[in-house]
Order: sequence, then structure tokens, then C-alpha cells
Amino acid sequence: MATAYDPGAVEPGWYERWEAAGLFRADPRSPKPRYSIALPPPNVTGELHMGHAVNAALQDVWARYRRMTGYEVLWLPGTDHAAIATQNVIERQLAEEGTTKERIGREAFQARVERWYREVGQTIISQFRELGASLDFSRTRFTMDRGYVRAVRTAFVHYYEKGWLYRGPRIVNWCPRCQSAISDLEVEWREHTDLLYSIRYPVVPGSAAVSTPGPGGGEGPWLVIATVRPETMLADTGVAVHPGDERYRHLVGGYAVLPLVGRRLPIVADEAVEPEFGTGALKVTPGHDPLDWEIGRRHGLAVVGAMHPDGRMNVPDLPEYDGLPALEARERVVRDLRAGGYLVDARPYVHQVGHCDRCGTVLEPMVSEQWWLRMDELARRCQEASARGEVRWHPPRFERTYLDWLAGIRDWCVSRQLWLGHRIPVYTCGNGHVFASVEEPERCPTCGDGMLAQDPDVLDTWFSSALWPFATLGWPEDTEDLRAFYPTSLNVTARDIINLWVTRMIFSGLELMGEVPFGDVMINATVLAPDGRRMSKSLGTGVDPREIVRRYGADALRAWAAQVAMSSQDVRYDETRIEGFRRFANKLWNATRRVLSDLEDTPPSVPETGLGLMDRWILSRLDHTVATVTEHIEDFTFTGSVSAIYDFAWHEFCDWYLEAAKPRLRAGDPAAQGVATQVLDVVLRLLHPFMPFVTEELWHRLPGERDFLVRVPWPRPMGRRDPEAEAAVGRLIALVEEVRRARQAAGAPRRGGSLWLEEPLEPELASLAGELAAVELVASAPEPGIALSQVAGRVAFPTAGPGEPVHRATRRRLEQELERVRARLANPGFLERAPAPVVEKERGRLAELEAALERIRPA
RNA sequence: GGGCGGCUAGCUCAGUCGGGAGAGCGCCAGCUUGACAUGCUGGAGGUCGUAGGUUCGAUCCCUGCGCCGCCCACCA
Repeated sequence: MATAYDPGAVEPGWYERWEAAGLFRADPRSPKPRYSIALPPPNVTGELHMGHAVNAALQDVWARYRRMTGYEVLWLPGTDHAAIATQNVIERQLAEEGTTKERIGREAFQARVERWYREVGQTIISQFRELGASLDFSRTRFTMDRGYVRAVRTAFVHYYEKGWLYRGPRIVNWCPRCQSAISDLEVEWREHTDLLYSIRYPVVPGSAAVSTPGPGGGEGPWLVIATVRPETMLADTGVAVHPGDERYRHLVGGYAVLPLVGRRLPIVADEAVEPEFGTGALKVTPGHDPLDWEIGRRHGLAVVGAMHPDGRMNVPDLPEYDGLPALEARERVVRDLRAGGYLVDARPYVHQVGHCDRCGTVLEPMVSEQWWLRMDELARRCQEASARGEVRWHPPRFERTYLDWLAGIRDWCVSRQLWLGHRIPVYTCGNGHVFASVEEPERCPTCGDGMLAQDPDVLDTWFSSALWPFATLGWPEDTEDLRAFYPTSLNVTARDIINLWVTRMIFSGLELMGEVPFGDVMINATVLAPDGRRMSKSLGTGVDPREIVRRYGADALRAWAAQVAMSSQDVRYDETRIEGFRRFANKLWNATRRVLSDLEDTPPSVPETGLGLMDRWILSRLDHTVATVTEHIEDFTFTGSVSAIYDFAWHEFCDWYLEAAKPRLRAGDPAAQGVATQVLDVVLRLLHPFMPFVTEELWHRLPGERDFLVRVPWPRPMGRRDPEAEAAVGRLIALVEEVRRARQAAGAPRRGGSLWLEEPLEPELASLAGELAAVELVASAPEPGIALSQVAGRVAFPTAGPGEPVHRATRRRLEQELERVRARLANPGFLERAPAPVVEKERGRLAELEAALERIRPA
């Protein structure tokens, strides 16, 4: 074995062997209990980033752990076509080449997309292999493959026939650049500082029941409204005030006149108006504002659309503004208002402006014909499933993210006006019959007409993603996989797509499969750049997981991910911690090397008799570690699992057991060899879900026949807990550490010196203490020597100063502690109310501290 | 505007019955120790954001406040 572990030389070979052995291929006919995970399909927009790596590492812990605990595991991979995101990527590429999708046409565009899907899809899969993800690539799915298309169409038709999918003109979030509607969840709100304009709208005299001059604080018969988007006033069809607002009550039912346009605007009263905001009067633009749309609907106001899909003004009757981009139109409107004396005020105003989360363009609320999915019943099903406890969230607080969103949910706009995606399976025949069809229809089912036109829109990507846990298993066909592996067991997701994706999978599963799609949801923390900013390619803060794998190994990356990814806060990318796990892999490598160097070919076992205290101690600690690691996996708190193995393997096994057992190992002592091998055996199994490569490598180097680790049973405690051995070795460690401390403080050389113990330790521990502390045990107190505090005894070094300076720090520490303990025991409340064991413990500490201080009391 | 999370050593983070504050990295000092210098030994370093409250006892429970971050939200 080489003296250093080289992950780059070891990892790739193992993945090939695993795949060749079919370890990750799930068998639906297996008699074992099932455990399944549908990998969140990465968007085919680029390569995997750290978020994917962390996400995959967590799933792989479960996948491997469940295999080792006797389950038939399916971890199913795939990719998502990500219609709007991918289209934007290709559009950017075309722009760099100086062309556009319109110029090259649909066919050439489609060809480019196909090529892109192939290339990126391959890269993504190879990246998962590098990470060691135990995915069943024989079942790899894509949200646009043939079977998946059928699933999407089936789901659509199902909702359509229930009457839950409807089409209609509604106000939507419109992206003028993508030229598509997007859903509420795809709106990214950003803070803007704009000007808030106050504008006079003259009131038509005598139009209201009672007319008095001067509403809005001015002297004329007018209202003053406030807006940050003056250009939209060209589409105003009303003015609204709050019904309880005394200032305006007399005007309700009357009319105002729209400046620059001249249209008569009904003045209506509506609860939605905030009387406190501005002057309390609101211009109503149902065609370009969601709130106004609602108000307009309630009062039967006209809807005027004043914008083209590309964001330019569409006001043919007002040629001075027609065709202008919105911002230019705004300037001109403001100029004209000012010139006409309508502009009262313009002041800076900070507010939230919606942007397209895919391309960043400012959204324009606009009225258009879209497909909507009714959410009331679907939301109710989710809430009921939650109430029944069918989905368990980890950490639990995220359940509220989902329930809160459902509580206020509105219908889902599922249509998009893109070139990419699943076409909506709705057709209109020459006679105007409209129908939905799972199969590509030949003719109209009503009249037999063959002139069919399919709806030009495509579906929101999330509509297809929502079917992922069952569409990937073959739904709508009744497949063996579907029966064996649905519902899946676990979904691991970053929290930013809880509602976009997780929620929608839950209601889709409930509605289409009759069961929740997974029992557990694990939300992993977001990885931030070292400076706390988001990791993103465009900011230059991204980190390529392949680079990390190259430098530290996939194991190191994964162990770090498992240790931090369930953190309650976002975690900053910290390379020093990843490097720490690379060193840990190297430590294991060398510990194994050490143990193996003295072994014969036959595997040693732990003998029934002849175990020393150190053997009993490490086996006891091992049992404890097995229990801890297992509990923390089951609790979704991987931090605890990783730390427990790390601490045990490095600090208990390597630092103390191996150091102490070296002479026995060299001498071929069967107990030491059996115990050391047994510890390695168990540690490698415990660590395998977290660090699969190095553990597999070392496992196969242990003597005896070794199957692949995922086929080896997960360790169970062996009933070796041994409080007596733990206490004895605890005393040994304290003693050795104190002698070392004294040596260093006394400025003595590294080795040599005499140790005398007044109350002897167990003989084997006493001689060990001598070896580990590099001193000779002597039968009488060395003079002058340094008194020890942990045990009654003295130590002397060949060239050492007096003991007194050595004790100063120790004494100070002990005295501080003693003072605290004394104060506590002097408190009557403590003695009366604290539980007896706690009081006893304090009394014990008092005695210990006093004894320790007495031992090092200056003469 | 509502909600959630965070504030613990120089840095990144653990700390899940309230009872002696931890790790990794960094720092200081010393080690060619028969597995490992990707190592070994020893050490320094924290009034656990802040002000109150509950309690015999609070990093932990409650309340207020201050920053930082995220999510939701139809005040134009």
C-alpha cells in the first residue's frame, strides 16, 4: 500500500465495478421491503453545481444505508427539459452568434435543442457517477421522452375532463421578453426606487348625487390619484375609493375624466382601496394591474389592453404614444400631464417590482387567454394528507411553508407561449368543437372532422415535473415498477422549490395515484459562496463540483455535504472543511495499512477470552458509535453521524487504541489483531454511505472474502458496552495527558523520566501509561518530582525545572471550578430543588477537585 | 405588512431531556515517534447578539430590541 491515499486513482475504478455488478439496478420482484427515491431531475440548462452535489450526497446516504439494512432500493435518475430556462439558454447562444430563433426557424431551433439535451444530459450523468451516486441509470428518464409525454397528456386530460382545467382571459404575469405568461411563483420581486406621481383627474360636475368642490385637498373639482406607472393610465377605466372614506363618499356613482385621453371613468367604492395610501383615490386599470382587475370585475368596469406582447404601447387612438416602449411612453405621458397642469407631484418611492425569474425582465401585468388549473380541491387534499401525517418534513418547520402557501393559493396558470415544452393536448376542429385527447387524434370525436388545430401553447415545466415520482415509474401504464416502488420513500429538495415542485408533486400524486408521492421530505440547506453571496455562474461565485472531486475526492465532498446540509441556516462553502475530510480518508488508509501490515491472510476474529482493557474499551466505544451513527441517520441529522464516526475513528481508534496496541499487533497478539480488524470492519461499513469510495477500497483490502459494501449488512451493536473498561481507560488517558502536559511545561525532552504511582492502576494500564507517556515506572517517589493532580503520584524528568510553575495553570483552573461548585452547593435552593442525582454529582466533583488540588498543593 | 431562520473561538460550523462551552481550519510551542508531516504532542483563544423574565440553576424556555438572510403578500 502506498503511504498516502490518492482518491483520484481509486474512485473511478470502483464506480465502474459497481455498475458492472449491477449493484444499483433495482429489482421490482425482490422479496425485500422497498425503498425508493426519485432524484430531483436537474434542469438541462447546464452542468451540475454544488447544490446538486449536496442534494445527491444526501440521497445517496439513504440509498446505500437502506441497501445495507436489507431493502430493495431504487434511486431513479433523470433530467428535466426546463422549457423556459432551456429556451433562454439557447436564445442567448443564438444571440451570441448574432441570430435569433425567429430567424433560424422552429425546425433548426428544435434541432439545436435536441443536440443540447443530448450533450448536457450526458455531462450530468457522468457527473453523478463521479460523485459516486448509486443511481439506477438503466431507468434514466427525461421529462420529454415518449412515455413521459404520454403521462403529461394523460394528466392534462384527467384534469380537463374533471372541469378543473379551464381556459379564459385573465390578468397574468407577462414577460415581454419571453413573450409568455408565467405563474405567480415564477415572479421574482426586486426593490425599485421609482417616482410616485400624483395626478389630477377632473370630476365631471354634477355627475354624482351630491357634488361639492375640492376633493383630494385641491381647490378644483378633481380627484388626485397616485401611480408609479403613469403610462398605464391610458388604459384606465375607472377610479376607486374606499366605501367608508368620507372625503369621497359624495363622488361615488359619478365620473371623472381621464386626462390626455378624455374617457369618462366611473367612480366606484371598493374595499380593496387603502384610504391611507396617497390621497385614498385609486386609478383603476383592469387591463394592466392585478388588483385593478379584481376591482374592475366587481364593478363591471371595461378592460382596455394598451400594450403589445413585446411591451410596447398599443394605443392606436393615441398616435403620440402608440408603439412606444413602456418607459418612453411614461416619460411622454408625464411630460404631457405636466404641460396640461395635471401633474401635482412626483417623489421617489421604494416598492417591489416583479421580474421574470428566468430572464430578469420587468413583468407587465396583462390580460390574455391562458389555461388555468383550479387549485381549491387539490389544495384541500394536500391539507388533509398533512393533517393525517402522511408526509413527514425534515426539518419539520418546512411543512408550514407549504401549508401557508396552500392556504392562500390561487388558480395555477399552466400555459406558456414558448417554442419548447409539452404542447397542450387540446384540439379544435373545423366546426369549432374543442376537445382534449391523450392520443394524437385523427378527427373530431363529435363531428368526425379531420381539420384539427392543436392549441399553440405549451405547459408550464412544473406541470410535467409534478408527475415525476410516478411518471418515471411508467404511469399511466400499470407497470411492475409502479406497483413495486410507488409511493416513493423520500424526496430531498432545496427549499426554494418547495412550492414550485414538492407541493405540486403531492397534490398530483394524491389526485392521480390516490396516495402521497413520498413519505419523507428532506430539505437541504443552500450552499453559499465563501463571502455569503449566492453561488452563481454569472456572479463568478460558482464552484464546479468536478474541480472539488479532482482536488479532494468525491468522498471528501460528500462527507462535508452530509455534515452541513441539514443545517438550519445556509452554509458557506468552506474548502478547509472539505480538505479535512480528505485528510480523514488518508488517516483511514494509513490506519488500515498499519493494521494489515502485521496480519496473515486468514481473517482474525475477536477472541472470546484474553481481551485486555484497551480491547474491551474500544469495542465498547465502537458499540456506542454504531448506535449513534444509526440513530442520527434515522433522525435525518447526518451531522451527528459523520462527527461520531470521525471522532471515533480518528481520536479513539487511531490516537489511543492503535497507539497502545502497536506492540501487541507487531507481536501477532490475536486479541489485538482481531479487535483492530473488527473495528476497521465496522467503521468502514458505518462510513460507507457517506464516503463510499475509500471505504470500499479499504474493505476489499481486509483479509477474507469481501462482497461489495452495499451488499454487506449494516452493523449492529454487539452488546459490548463496558462501563468498567471505559472508566479505567478514561483514567489512563487523563494520566497520560497530564504527564505529557507536565513534560512540555517543564521543558523536558520528548522521552525519558520516571513515573511513580501511589495507588497503582491496573497493571496493564500502568505499563501502557509508561509507554504512551514515554516514562519509566518506578517503585518509589522520585525527588524532586512533579506532583500529579489526576492521580496520586509523581513524575520526574531528567532535565526539568521545579514542578511548581507547571502547576500554576492547573491550579488556577481547578480553583475556579471549585469555587463554582462550592457556590452551587452552598445554595439552599439548589440542595432543596435540584434532583438528587445532580446534587450527588456536584458533591462528587467537589471531592475530586479538592483531592486534585491537595495533590499539587505547594509544600 | 406577515412569517421563518441565524447571531456560539480569528474563520466555517456543531451543541435535539435546562445541570461541568465543542469540532475542523487558522494561531503559538515542540517533534525525521517503525501507519500517516494529508502526521504526532502540548497550548492559547468564547461575559454563547442585546435587555429583561421564568427557574435552585439559562447558550438552551418566554418577552422586547438590534443587526443579517430567506419566504409569503393585490398599498396603487
